[in-house]
Amino acid sequence: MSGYDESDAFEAAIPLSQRAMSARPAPYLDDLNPAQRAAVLATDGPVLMLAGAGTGKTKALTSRIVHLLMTGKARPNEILAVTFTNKAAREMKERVGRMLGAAVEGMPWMGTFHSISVRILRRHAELVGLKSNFTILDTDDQLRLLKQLIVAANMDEKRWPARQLAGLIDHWKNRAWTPAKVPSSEAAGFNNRGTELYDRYQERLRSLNACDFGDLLLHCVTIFQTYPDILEQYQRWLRYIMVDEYQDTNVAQYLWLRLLAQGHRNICCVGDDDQSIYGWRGAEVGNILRFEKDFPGAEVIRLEQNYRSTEHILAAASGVIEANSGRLGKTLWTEARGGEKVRLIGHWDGEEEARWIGDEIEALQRGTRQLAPVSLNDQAILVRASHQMRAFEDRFLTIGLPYRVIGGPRFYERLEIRDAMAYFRLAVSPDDDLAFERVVNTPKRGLGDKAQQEIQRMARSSGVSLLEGARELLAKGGIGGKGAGQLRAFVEGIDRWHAAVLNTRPELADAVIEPMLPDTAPNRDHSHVRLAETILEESGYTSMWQNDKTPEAPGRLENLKELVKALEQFDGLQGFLEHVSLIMDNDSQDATEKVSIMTLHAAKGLEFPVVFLPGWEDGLFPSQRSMDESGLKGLEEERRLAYVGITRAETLCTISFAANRRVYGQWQSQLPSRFIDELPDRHVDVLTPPGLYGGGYGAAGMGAGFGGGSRIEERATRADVYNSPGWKRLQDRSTTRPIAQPRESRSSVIDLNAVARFTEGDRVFHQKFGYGTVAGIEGDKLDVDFEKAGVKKVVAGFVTPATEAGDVPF
DNA sequence: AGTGTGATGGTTTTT
DNA sequence: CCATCACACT
Repeated sequence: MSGYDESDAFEAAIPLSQRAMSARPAPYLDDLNPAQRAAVLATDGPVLMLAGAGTGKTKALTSRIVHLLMTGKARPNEILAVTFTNKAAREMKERVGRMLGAAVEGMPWMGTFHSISVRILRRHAELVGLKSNFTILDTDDQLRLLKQLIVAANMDEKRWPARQLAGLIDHWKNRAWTPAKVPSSEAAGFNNRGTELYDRYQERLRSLNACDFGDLLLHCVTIFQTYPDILEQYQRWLRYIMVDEYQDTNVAQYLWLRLLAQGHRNICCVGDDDQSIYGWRGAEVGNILRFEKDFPGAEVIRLEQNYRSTEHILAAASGVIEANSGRLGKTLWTEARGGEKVRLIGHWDGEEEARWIGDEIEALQRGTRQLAPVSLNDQAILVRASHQMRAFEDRFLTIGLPYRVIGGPRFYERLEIRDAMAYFRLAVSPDDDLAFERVVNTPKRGLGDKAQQEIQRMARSSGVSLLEGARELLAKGGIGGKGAGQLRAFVEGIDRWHAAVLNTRPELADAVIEPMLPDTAPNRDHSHVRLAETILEESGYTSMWQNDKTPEAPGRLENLKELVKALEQFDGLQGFLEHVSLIMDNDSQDATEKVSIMTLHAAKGLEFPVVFLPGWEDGLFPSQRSMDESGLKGLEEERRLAYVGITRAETLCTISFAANRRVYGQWQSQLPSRFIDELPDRHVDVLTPPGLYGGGYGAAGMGAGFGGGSRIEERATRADVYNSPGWKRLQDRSTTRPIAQPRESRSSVIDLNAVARFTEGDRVFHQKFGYGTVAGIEGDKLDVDFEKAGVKKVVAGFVTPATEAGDVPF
């Protein structure tokens, strides 16, 4: 089945006009720095582009593509440019298009690993036991399937949750292990039945003519490895290969790339080992670290000039990342001078931290300081774990500060969207059992577990799909009175919709659906849009939500409307289904400006003038779990996360931590993150809430200053803080109010020099834990045996010496 | 078939 | 503490 006709997708590519090539020598080279230019010009042979944060990586990459096209080294259809996210792919496309001054109509091989794999797989599906119109399972379908298998295997689905199995299988697929290839050392997982279930799962997928995300890559690799002639074709066609975010590739992706690159060996991998933060989902930093071994003679080009951040921000980031071992090594530098140092501030607890940051954001927005007003759109809060967002959301809601959370549930992951999609899937391929299962009783049709089991049984015994099973069941009268009518209506509905789909797109009658080119001309008559509406109407799905009086119902209807609207850009329902998971972005661009709240992971690749990095506390960041599970490797990945966080900031970066945080409902004393100790002194401003008691500092033991790592403690004496330029500047600028307005004042001020004052046996007082005795001293941290709370490790700055009278010193 | 209750466990996430 | 989910109840 090697009958790939070279003339279809490839010919669709429109070669660049000769005019464009001869216009000017190479304007795209003009505004590149030497390293970038080298990366652009090193077209042949393997190249590793080590591009630090903010060094113009995308610019170099896109210029490289433009260069290849303009010099005629490659036609648009001969360049394979792979990214991880659709967003990145889209951006690359747009930028290349802009540079060329024309739409990049024909770069069929620019996309994500997954979308390109789908394209390839559709061609050769039969080689791995699929039909070319296979469906791609989402996580939900996948879990349901696995659960069925677990139950079928007579296992307790509680002790052996589908989620875990899904994770295991995903892990294996990331390593490009088919069931047969899973090493025996790994097979012990999941009650010793992991591989067995994996095998059954694959079997089931095949019978469903379906694939999960991991399969897209894995099947391609299998095909390449098994059919050298097919691999050769691709190797021949794809003369130039470029990979973005190479540090994030997993083994399967690595194999995929290596196989394809073995032809011309013109592979350019762009990445930054310091920004590898996806080890936990299978990314192998090793891929980038051993690039030169994999591709002997590789040219390594370092992009180190940063155009994004101030020198202080860069220095702070560098200071942190230097603590990692085994780096390829790279030092960011900038021509920019000056700017504010990275600010560091400690808070009493998480709420206080959120309050302070909220105030700070508002102050920056108003421009109360000499700084020009900063739009909310230009400010972001980057957290380690999404549950940290809550404190900010709560706070911002109460003060009416508009915010947006990035990276919430995706549009197409929402319940109503997936339900609607299941209906569309049934209309396109009525035998889609997973879709059938999903919506057969949504809206409620009186078809509960019992009825569904009957359908399942019938279908299985006749070896047909659920829809056909249901039909048979109806014919035989094997179903009770009330459900029968409803089921009949459902079945007839599917028939009707399917007929309508065929009518709209007659070519669908063929078993083989040609892969769509991304930019196919939209279907002008919009008949499929009307059909979609009809389906949702007739199925009763729309009215289900109309009759729903829960507060989220209107939003869901809104989303459905959006879904239907999105259809307009497509040629037909099936094209939509194919691409929906690829294009649907929830980038609802709102006109109102908003602060962004997101995880550090979600922030990779983004930049903001003002960045807040809260929650730098050991256990939270670095995450305890990472360290427990992956030891030093985990810690180093956390550190890279810190590096990513800091380097998101352009002009102002504020790191903060809280002394107390509620973790699972329990108040916990927190220690400042070890990463704080790694921030280089010279580039950090230790901020101090001005405090109501600047004067009473010593006596009260709760004056200005705050706890930090030991090094901070040494440098940030009160005098240092108050005399620091940053502090003075802030004071001078504080026309309306000081930098922080401590509302729960006394608790918000923490002493940094406190440790020196304590010795073992001292009686101390802690705001949240009450009275206790110092049991041990470790750097700036004290072990305190609290009367009520037991032994806790606390930062010295957060406790005060208890007076003889035992009174609270305020 | 739909609602209520107790047990459970609880980073990071794209495709 | 709080969300989620399986199970049991009506």
